Amino acid sequence: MTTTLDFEQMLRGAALRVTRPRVAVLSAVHALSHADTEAIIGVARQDLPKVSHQAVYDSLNALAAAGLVRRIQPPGSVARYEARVGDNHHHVVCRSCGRIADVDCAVGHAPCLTASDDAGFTIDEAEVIYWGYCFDCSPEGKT
Amino acid sequence: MTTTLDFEQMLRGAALRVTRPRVAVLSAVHALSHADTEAIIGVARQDLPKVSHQAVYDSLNALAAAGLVRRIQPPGSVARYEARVGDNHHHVVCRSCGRIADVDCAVGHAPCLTASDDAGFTIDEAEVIYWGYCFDCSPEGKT
DNA sequence: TCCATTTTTTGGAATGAGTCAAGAATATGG
DNA sequence: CCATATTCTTGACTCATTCCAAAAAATGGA
Repeated sequence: MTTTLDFEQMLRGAALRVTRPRVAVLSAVHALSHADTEAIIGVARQDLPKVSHQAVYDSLNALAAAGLVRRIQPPGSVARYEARVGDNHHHVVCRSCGRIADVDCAVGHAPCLTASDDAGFTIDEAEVIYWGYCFDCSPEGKT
Repeated sequence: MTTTLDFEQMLRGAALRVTRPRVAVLSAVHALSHADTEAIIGVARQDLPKVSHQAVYDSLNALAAAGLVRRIQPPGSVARYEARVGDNHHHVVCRSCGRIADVDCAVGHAPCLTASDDAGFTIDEAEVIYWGYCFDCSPEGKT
C-alpha cells in the first residue's frame, strides 16, 4: 500500500510544502476513485478531523496544479478528482446514474487526437468523455 | 435569415408548445454562438423585455431536451448553448481566456470514437474537448 | 370562435458548490 | 532556533441554478 511517507515524498517531489491537510487530501484521493470534494473532505477528516473545507479546496487546487491529482468535471456533476495522472486516459459517464469509469486511451499520450481544423488554436490535449449507460442502467441490463 | 415563423415550426416539430419566451430564446441562441445564460437572457429581452430568468432557464432546458439546442458545459465556465445540433462537432477551449471555437468532427456521426474497453457501458456518444491556447493567448501569438 | 384543460411563466426565495479575506498557525532554509 | 513566506482557519459571501405556488397563456374540442 501507499504510506504517508510516500505521499510526503510526492509532495516534496512536486516542490510543494508538506502539510497535514495536503497529505490527508492526497491520501483521500488515492483511496477513492472519481471522488467529489465532499467525499474527499469526509475521508480526509478521518485522518485529520478538523481540516476546513477551504484547506481541502486549496490542497486540491495545489495538487491539481502540480499534477499530482487530476480534476475532472463532467457536465452535470460537481468537480471530481482522481489519482491516475500522466497516462492520458479518458472517462465514460452514465447518463442515468452518473457513474464514472476509466477508459484507457489507445494512443496513450496527449494529444491523442488531431483536430481537423484547429481554428487557430494551439492544441495540447484532447479530453474525451464517452456518454452512455452503465450495465445496471442500460436498457438491456433491465430485461 | 431565419424568421420567427421558422422558429415556431421548429418548436412544433419537436412537439413543444409555441410560447413567446421559447421563440425568443431559440432566436437568441441562433443569433449568438456559445452564449451563456446571461447573454441569452439579454438578447431574449430585446424581443421580450419582461421574460423572467426562470422562463429562460426552463426554455433552454426544454429546447435542449428536444434537441433544438445543445448545452455545453466547459469546465470552469457556466453552461453555454449553441444552435448547431446533429452534426456531432466538438469544441476547443482556450486555457487562458476561456474562448470556445467549433471543431468539426472528422467522422461526422456519433459515437465518433470507439473505446478500447467500455467497462460494461453502452456508449452512444463521444464528446471531445480540445484544450490549448487561442491565437491571441498562445505563446507564439505574443512574440 | 369560445371554453376547459394542461402546460408554461412569473416572482421570489432557497440551495449549494465554490471563493474571498484577515488573522493565526506552520513549514522551510539558514 | 529564528525569520520569513506560505498555508490554514473561520466565517461571510457570491452567483448560477433550482424550487415553489400562484397567475397567465397555449392547445384541442365544442
